[in-house]
Amino acid sequence: MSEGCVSSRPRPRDRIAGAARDLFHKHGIRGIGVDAIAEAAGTNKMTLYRHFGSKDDLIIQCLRDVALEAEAWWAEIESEHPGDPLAQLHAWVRGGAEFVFDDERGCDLANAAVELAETNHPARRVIEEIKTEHRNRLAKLCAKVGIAQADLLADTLSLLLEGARVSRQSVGVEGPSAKFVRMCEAVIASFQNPNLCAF
Amino acid sequence: MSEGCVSSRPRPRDRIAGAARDLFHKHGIRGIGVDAIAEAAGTNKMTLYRHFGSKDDLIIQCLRDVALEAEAWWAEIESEHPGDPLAQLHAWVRGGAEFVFDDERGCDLANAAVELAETNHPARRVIEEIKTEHRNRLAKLCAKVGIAQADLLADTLSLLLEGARVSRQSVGVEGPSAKFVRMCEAVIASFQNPNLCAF
DNA sequence: CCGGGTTGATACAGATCGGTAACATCGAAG
DNA sequence: CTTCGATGTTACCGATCTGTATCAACCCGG
Repeated sequence: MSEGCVSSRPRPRDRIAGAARDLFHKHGIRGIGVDAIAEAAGTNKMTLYRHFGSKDDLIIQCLRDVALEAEAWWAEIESEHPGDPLAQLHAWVRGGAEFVFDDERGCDLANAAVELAETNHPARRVIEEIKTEHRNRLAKLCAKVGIAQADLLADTLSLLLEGARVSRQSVGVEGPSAKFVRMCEAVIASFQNPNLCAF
Repeated sequence: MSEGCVSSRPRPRDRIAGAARDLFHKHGIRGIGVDAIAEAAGTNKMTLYRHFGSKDDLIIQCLRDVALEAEAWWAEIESEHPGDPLAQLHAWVRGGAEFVFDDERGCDLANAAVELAETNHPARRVIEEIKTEHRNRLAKLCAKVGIAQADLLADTLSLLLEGARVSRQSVGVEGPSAKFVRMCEAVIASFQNPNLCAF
């Protein structure tokens, strides 16, 4: 297999997937056509359809790539604070804040669920699967921290992040999302004091 | 003006606006066409375009109608617990839970912001305006309750609701959204005890 | 050099979309 | 009854969309 060439142009398939992710993210799934994706990838529609049988297939591939990137993010968090779950949890908050503030278009998975309203759309299973895994991972981290109600803390943080990313699209960065970090830290601190915790 | 007839069929304009809200909500703004809206309203596309100059105009009208319904919701909350801000706040939480659990498609305003990705789309100004007013209203209520950090509590509750409604679309009702009420109540209780409050 | 898989280019099909023109019809007010 | 505005009907335009067919060019291993 062509493993030797390193600095060359990626193969059409990867260029297409990359361009699709970028354009889906910027304009929304229904806001961009396969023609524009192929052109942005420096190829044409025919090649796109030779690698991905349909636009839906391409969408699903992009969502899976999002999941891969999220896994890399988790790995980065763990490698930066090895054996220190609490530091990892705070790194999760800081990383989430970067998502909120450095990107005005929110979460691709959540956006896709909004755009693909049909409950039978094949992408919906993928979205739910990825989001659920993300949730479980956060809950496991909270448990490692020693939080008594780890699942509840994980779900609270999940909703805060999800809400911050979607609120930023409607109200802007100056809206409720601005205080995302502060809220998360307070919630974590609250869960760490079981005696005083109101949850 | 025709104020007398009460039990008759609404005029085409209102039927169109109602059908549009329903179909936009179910299928998304980009997922439904003006033809289908006109047909669902028991009229035709020509009449639609005589009342609303464009699909964008119709979208904006629907968003404004959403705002009207939200105002009615606020009025209901206040009328059910007159002079009791804390009860009103708890009623807000229960009402928000109804939005989360009784409707699988989330907030029309947030969804529209996701679907209309172009930052210059005329609907975006409307969305931001309505969401901001909603936020201010909740903050004012928190202040009336006597919360010290009223704005922060309002923003936290806002993010929890926004997150719960969007998370429900990706992960389902069994996901993090399931504990929405519990989270809100705990956050409120936490803010009511300034000494113990971690926020 | 040769042969086969990959890619590029172009044209097209079929459907749907937002939006408009033209004309028939109806209903109520005068 | 007549008149006029609101509505219904039909056909259409141009653009865009997903997806395909066809054929030429290319690159790389043998």
